[in-house]
Amino acid sequence: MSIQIEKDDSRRYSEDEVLRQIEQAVLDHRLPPGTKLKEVQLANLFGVKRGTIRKVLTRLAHSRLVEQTPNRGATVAKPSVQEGKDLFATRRVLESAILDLLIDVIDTKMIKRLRKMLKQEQKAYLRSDSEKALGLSVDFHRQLAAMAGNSVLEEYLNDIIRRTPLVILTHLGDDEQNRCRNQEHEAIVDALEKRDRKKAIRVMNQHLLHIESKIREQPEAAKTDLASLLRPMANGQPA
Amino acid sequence: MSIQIEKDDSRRYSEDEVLRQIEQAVLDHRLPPGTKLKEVQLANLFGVKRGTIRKVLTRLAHSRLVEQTPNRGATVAKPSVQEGKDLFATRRVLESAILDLLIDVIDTKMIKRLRKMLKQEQKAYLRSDSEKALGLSVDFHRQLAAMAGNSVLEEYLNDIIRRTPLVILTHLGDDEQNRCRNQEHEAIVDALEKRDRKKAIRVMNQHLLHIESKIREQPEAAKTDLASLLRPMANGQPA
DNA sequence: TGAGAAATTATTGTTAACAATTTTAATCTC
DNA sequence: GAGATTAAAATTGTTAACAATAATTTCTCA
Repeated sequence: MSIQIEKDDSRRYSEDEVLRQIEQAVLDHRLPPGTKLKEVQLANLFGVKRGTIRKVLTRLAHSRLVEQTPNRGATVAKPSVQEGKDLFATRRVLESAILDLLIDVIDTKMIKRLRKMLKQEQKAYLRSDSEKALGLSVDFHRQLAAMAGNSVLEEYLNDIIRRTPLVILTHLGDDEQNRCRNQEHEAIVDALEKRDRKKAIRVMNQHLLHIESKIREQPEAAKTDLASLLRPMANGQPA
Repeated sequence: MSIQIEKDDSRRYSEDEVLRQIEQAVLDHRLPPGTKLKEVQLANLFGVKRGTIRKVLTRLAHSRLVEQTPNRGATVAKPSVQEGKDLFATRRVLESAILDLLIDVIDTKMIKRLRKMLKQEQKAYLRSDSEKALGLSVDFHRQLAAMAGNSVLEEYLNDIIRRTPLVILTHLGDDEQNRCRNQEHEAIVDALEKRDRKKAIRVMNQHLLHIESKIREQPEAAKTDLASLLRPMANGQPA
């Protein structure tokens, strides 16, 4: 029942900080899709007024991280299978474009920076700190986007990155199997270093397809279907 | 001084309708970048409460159509030259991806639909109805996105389309020269019909680059520079 | 004049109280 | 005790009044 969000009792958060905290919670897989987000609960949690939470929820809804239904409040979004597939397909487009730009501007300093990040990621992975590893893996993709030097492309990729965990958790589950593979990240940096455009893009696409291909309708305990199946329901509808 | 926005005196607009009206005004080049958006003024104009306008402005700011500065209100966004370039570069990426998908699914019915739209566009253009022509030109790009069948890609392209007029008006001016050329739209449909992927994408890129290449820092009447140049200002600053 | 201070007005930001709605719980009926 | 009915509680939605800030005007005095 208790949503795990960082809470420093003494501090008062600003609207933007609250927003970022919630986004981060989604990124960290701490806030599962479908979770009810009650206004007063969140207001107390962050020590802000309800109006602040209200605005934050509206903003989050706008970037499709939460779903709002009139008079029924907000929940963490649960993307459909189709939306999940579309999201990943679009992500491939953007990440490819980013590598395409990056190849032309990357220098040894950037390579070094990326290698360093990979090492950290690897370390976190080896000591089974999967929370840290997940964060660093996300940072890797973000870093590529930042280095490519197109702010709009970066903005849209960040948008997609924030939405990705919802797709994974909804349709694949919170499993190590469904995360970025460190070795593939390395292969991307290798290709970048050699300025092998085709290969960098190919590896990135495989990397994403590896997760993407597993997205499909899950059984999910038959949901409401069971109820409707068990109900005999004569022939006409009872007026 | 009077911003031209559709106003039906008898009607009360919903939040979403107000949002759409403003977005449409930007698309139609009726709302120039830098325009101050005062809350009470807009509230009266649409016959809604100030709170509604407030939410709309926040949402518009989130999609970068307006800029908000604390305590100083909102203005229609004025993208920088760099942002304009990045926006167009990203637009090329998305429109290319859309055509790439579309080639695989397009059928004669869709082609027919597109041809019909082109004819209308052409007609509006010939009778010098440039407002209508502009709208239909936007619709063409939107239609391609919708037909490609990827909702996320479509969503992001629509985002970019909404922001494009701000770039054009800020850095190119409201000139026929800076609009889509009907004949290029036709060439795209021709290539689609022949399922010539490479050509469709090439024409689209040229089409966009045609406008994009003109984006550069404008002189813009020297702005405040003039004042600072004319002021003699002895040597030390007057304490 | 006109530079600067003070007062006025306009505009944005915040809040708490209330209204409307939905959800939950309790009660009733058969 | 299942199912419907009503009552209570919880939750979301709206509003108007007030506070804080910025922009404008007026005033003052050299």
